[in-house]
Amino acid sequence: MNKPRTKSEVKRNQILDAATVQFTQHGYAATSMDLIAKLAGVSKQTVYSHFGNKDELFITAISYKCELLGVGELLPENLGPVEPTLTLFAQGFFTMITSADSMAVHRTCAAESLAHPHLSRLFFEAGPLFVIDKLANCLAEYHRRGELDIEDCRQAAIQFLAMIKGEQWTRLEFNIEESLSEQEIKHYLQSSVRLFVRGYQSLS
Amino acid sequence: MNKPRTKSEVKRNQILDAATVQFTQHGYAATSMDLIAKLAGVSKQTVYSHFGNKDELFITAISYKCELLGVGELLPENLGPVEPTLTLFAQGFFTMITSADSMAVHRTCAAESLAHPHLSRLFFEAGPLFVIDKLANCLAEYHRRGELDIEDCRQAAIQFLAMIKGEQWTRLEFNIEESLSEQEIKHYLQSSVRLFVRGYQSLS
DNA sequence: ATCAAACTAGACCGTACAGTCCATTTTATA
DNA sequence: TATAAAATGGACTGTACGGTCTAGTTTGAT
Repeated sequence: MNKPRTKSEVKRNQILDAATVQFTQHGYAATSMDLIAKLAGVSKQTVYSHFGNKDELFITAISYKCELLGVGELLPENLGPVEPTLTLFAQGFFTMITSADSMAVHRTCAAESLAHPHLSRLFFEAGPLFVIDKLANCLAEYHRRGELDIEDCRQAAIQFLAMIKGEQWTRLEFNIEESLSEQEIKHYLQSSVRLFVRGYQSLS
Repeated sequence: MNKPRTKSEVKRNQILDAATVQFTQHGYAATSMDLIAKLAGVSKQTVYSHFGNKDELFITAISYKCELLGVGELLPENLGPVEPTLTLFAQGFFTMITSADSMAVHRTCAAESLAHPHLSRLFFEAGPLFVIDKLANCLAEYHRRGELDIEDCRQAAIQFLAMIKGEQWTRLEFNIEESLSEQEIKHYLQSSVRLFVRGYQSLS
């Protein structure tokens, strides 16, 4: 985060903050420029002089939010033994993707993917693709060490990540009241890691 | 499909058809009642006398579409050998969930899940939950036969289905131009089935 | 102190849309 | 054929919103 130097930049940030909250929380259509201006404590004209139109503000806000969600720090540099490491990663990844913020951004980007393909691509690359690559590298390392026997690491990464999302994520996506319990989730994650490791274990 | 008896029912169906197409294709907000009336070849008033308001028509239309998508016929009654059967199922399931119609309904329901939780629940139960149960039963049968060693069949079903969705589904969700090739997808599905079977094979 | 850039408040425009009203016509039924 | 129900179409209301305009005020650098 760059510190704002001029008063104008302060205003800009206020607008961006308000817009980010509104857009991620309520989506594109349901967010009005009037409301953003009001919440930012700023006149409507100021909004329009900083961001040319609603689309521009929308894309800027969501991109900004994507940065904030930063998915980078999920995997350790030095990989320990396979199963505990993957379990820890699975828990971290799951927690992150099921967070309210993450769900909100995902929902908004997916909803606007037809009207704003540029935006949804941005999210797709910063999110899913990024994590897939990270995990794929990690799996490649385990393969090199002979701890896992994986032909296509990228595929394996996708399989792993897809499994981790599982049912709970879909429940959240559809805003279903009843969640799975902590217990169930933990059990599910462990089971998934075990399935993955057994499926890809080296038969030596 | 009940055959319409009166002219009134014909009109009703025309409206429902038009609404279904529009709502699934363009979502809730982007679909206007005027357009539906026009496309149905019917006056606006007629729309309102058949369906009280936009919400009611929306929910009716999407429910109707869910029926049409019918996910029931994916698994055979008599289960053959594990791997080929699961592979066939995986292909069928994948084809179905990545169809344009299925994606459109999913997108719309997810997008409206905050404003219309009732609707998204409906979809969730008719879609994901329904398939999970079906597959879980099938896996239980394999477990009984001793061909797979699965502790929690429901979990296993979720893992399987989640994997099958994989990357391609997410690409479609975000309306990403470049798709994976037929070849890549086929390979991915096979690999996923193999991972699943290896992970849950009976060690006898 | 000066002057330009940035900001403000709020009126304003055009458009789109949900939903209503109504006078007229069509359709179904008895 | 008479009559009630259903449908028509188009005008109308009210509201919400994106975006512009303007006249006046604040801020910041020189």
